[in-house]
Amino acid sequence: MDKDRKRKTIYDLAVLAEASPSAVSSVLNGTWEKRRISKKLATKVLRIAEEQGYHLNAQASLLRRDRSNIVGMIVPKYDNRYFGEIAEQFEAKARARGMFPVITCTQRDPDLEFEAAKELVAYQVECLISTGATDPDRIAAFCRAAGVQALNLDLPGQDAPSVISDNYTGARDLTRLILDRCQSDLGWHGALRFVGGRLSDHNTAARLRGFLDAHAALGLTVPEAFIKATGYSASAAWSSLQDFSPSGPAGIFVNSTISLEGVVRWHSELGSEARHVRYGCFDWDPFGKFLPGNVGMVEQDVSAMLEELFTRIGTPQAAGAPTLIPCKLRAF
Amino acid sequence: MDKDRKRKTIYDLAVLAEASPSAVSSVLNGTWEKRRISKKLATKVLRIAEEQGYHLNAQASLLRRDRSNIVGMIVPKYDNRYFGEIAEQFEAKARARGMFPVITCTQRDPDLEFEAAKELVAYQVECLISTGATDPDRIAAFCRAAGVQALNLDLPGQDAPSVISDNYTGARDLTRLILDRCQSDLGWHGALRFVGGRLSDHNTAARLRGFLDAHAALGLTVPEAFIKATGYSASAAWSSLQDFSPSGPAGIFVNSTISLEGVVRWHSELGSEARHVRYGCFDWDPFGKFLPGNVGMVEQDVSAMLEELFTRIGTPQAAGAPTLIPCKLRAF
DNA sequence: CTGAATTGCTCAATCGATTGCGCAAAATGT
DNA sequence: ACATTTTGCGCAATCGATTGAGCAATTCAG
Repeated sequence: MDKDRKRKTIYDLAVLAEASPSAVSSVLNGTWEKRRISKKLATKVLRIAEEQGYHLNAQASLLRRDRSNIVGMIVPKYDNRYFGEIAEQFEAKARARGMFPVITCTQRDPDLEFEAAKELVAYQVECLISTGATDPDRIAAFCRAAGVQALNLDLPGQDAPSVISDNYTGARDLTRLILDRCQSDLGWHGALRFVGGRLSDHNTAARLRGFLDAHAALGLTVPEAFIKATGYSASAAWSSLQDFSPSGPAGIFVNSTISLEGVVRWHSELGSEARHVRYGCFDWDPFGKFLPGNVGMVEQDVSAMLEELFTRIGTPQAAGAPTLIPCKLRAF
Repeated sequence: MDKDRKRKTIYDLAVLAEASPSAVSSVLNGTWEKRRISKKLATKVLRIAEEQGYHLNAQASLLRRDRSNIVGMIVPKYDNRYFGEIAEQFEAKARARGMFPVITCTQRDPDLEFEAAKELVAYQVECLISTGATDPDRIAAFCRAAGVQALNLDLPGQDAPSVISDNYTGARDLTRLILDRCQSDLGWHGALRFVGGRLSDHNTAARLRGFLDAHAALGLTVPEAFIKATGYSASAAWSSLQDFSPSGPAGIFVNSTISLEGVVRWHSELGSEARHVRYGCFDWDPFGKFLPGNVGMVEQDVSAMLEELFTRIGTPQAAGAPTLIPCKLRAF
């Protein structure tokens, strides 16, 4: 039918049902009993709506309503299990609470992050969650001005409540595990190298502290040259190891699964020397367990982080210190 | 300020700027030159908007405009690189074309898929892309009724144009690679096993055809018991191999990275027998290259698929045969 | 059989931005 | 000085759904 070219509205249905637009509206949004519409008319309207392929215009509906129920999230990447799980679970938990989740991926680009935040605010999100954002405070400030609740996940900020992993403890435990395995597998006791991330990044800094403290507790000192926080790409991790050709036992703390890709490549290119190398990685991946030399991974507790996050949504609070969620150490 | 509790509107700005709402609107949406608003007033309005933390109400704007520029996509999961890349690139390419992308993840749940499709249509998407949907035709039918363009990605449907990988050729080439490597590495020539996926699924069926044809071309027949398309989970793949303890050379075609997780686990539990096993996987993962026994992976050309998809957006066409995008074989 | 309560529905304002139309004032031409 | 054009802006309708208020018809109480 040619008239199908225009989307149907409640006014179209009202004509067909020989009723008023308000009656149609209340039938369609479920308030018809409260508004004392007869079951007969309700049934008729629903039938006609079905026949006509009617669907709500959310823009019109949201414009009139006082609440949008939309919760927005920005995530940097979908290229690892951690952010993938955050996105999946955020959507699921939001739906379970009757909210409408909208996620957008910002490629670790600060400007895109900010643009995306503005777009989400324009879409009337009631709460905006910045996940792993490079500049969460810029977004929080913008949200404050727009009267939108802001929250930070994974990376903390000063201007909004933050839920993050207990990076320090996770890193300390992982470091200890790698050191132990170097001892038991290789009969070697020495300082590990730290590969990946950026020291300006809160999480990397916290993990480095845990890394160093675990060494100190065992009487080990880490030479400064062992700290190679050269960024978040696989190739950067690989490059940073090009000057390192272990002639004896060695161990590495890898700061993310992306960096792990580079470390594993380096490791595979070592040839027979690879058997003297042990490493572990902060962040989990299902294939990690099967990579030669990998002794364990830290899995961040995404579910717990999001549960904690959702307790904050809808109840604005001051920023305060970040809430720390314990990680799970997976030893292989 | 207390009045900040309500979001600012163009009417608020109009009062502050001593101008009309229409002038304010045209300044803010960039049509002020066309409407012959003086630069002086434009500057003033922009300054006040900035000061007041004004942001557009997209609902109101979209209600009035004739086009939304929103493109919607549903994806089943974010737990592998393939869908992750699809999501990332879809967002990037949509933005580059001035569209607003909205992606939602439906957990391979047919009902959730349909609910999500309805929600996206309510948000006035101009085009809805069903990625890897279990029932794309149901969604396409709904879109048709609502007057929204529908497209399928990754898995084809009858009721909307589809862009998918050339699964047949990719699988045939991968099968050939595994067979070759079994010959060269193990000096063995024999039928492979096929693990993962579901035969009712178009892609699995196409891949199985390629798998069988590659065997036939080399004069090999595959016993029916070698076909273990038992679903999409790692544990199902693992379980399906529990009755298989190779006492000699063996090879496996793995139908997805998720299934690969199960196969690799099985492989790692084989002990010393594992050295006689070779496998390859349809779909790519950065760690795949380093998994013992893995001889190669098929990388689907996400970028090409999406480019093809975007040529379709905005120019509705009949369904027709799926467009096939060649895959890239990565031999290790 | 009359007044009160209930039922079933409609009217009209409203949400915030957009846009065709039109009107004064200023600038320009002659 | 007068006619014409240009500049600068405001008015009011509109998009589609929601909702408080209210009206007529029906049912009920006594």
